[in-house]
Amino acid sequence: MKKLTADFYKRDTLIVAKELIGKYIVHRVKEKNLVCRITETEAYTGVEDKACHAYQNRRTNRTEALYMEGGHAYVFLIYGMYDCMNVVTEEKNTPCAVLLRGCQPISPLDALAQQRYQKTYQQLTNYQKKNFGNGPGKLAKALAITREQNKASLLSEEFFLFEKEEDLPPVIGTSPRINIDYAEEYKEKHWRFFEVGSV
DNA sequence: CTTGCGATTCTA
DNA sequence: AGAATCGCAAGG
Repeated sequence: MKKLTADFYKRDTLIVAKELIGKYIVHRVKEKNLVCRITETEAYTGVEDKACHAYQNRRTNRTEALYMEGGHAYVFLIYGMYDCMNVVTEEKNTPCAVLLRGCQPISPLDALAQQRYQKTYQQLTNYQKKNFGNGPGKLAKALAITREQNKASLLSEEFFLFEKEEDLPPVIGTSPRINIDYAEEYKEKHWRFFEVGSV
């Protein structure tokens, strides 16, 4: 296994979003490693992207994390209830990120999330679930990621991504991004990436 | 200070 | 189809 380094994140957001499919994310909580394999992402490409929180260089308390250099976490609250986990990309002051929308559980997930849902590992995330609320909220919940992790480094020992070099390359599909009806011409762009068969 | 609503999930 | 639920960001 090889940990992803700053060089991986500090590249074009669309490339990072695509290459994150099939990578693994680890969050170490209370001596336990929560691990998932990423199966679905969306790219938010910065000041030009009408769907991006930093569109038109909107720099506020919330979007500050997007302006950090690639390799940090951007976690925000959506609909007053759910946390969304993003990987910040590109250089400092280039406010781009990749939203992690779906994953495949690999190792035991957050005990609290299990209690809450009273379900199996598979059902804790949106992996291979259709016709149901699928999306980034579940992924963050399963990995115990909240706004406390906002601005955290993804190069640390407790919170990082890695790849298995022996893994076969995933088969990747694309589509428009989900729930961004307000984004006008940008809502058509195929900036959602997923492993074929995972959604 | 007010207000409309969102990169969603879950129940019915 | 509708509710839950609250911080953000824009506007007055």
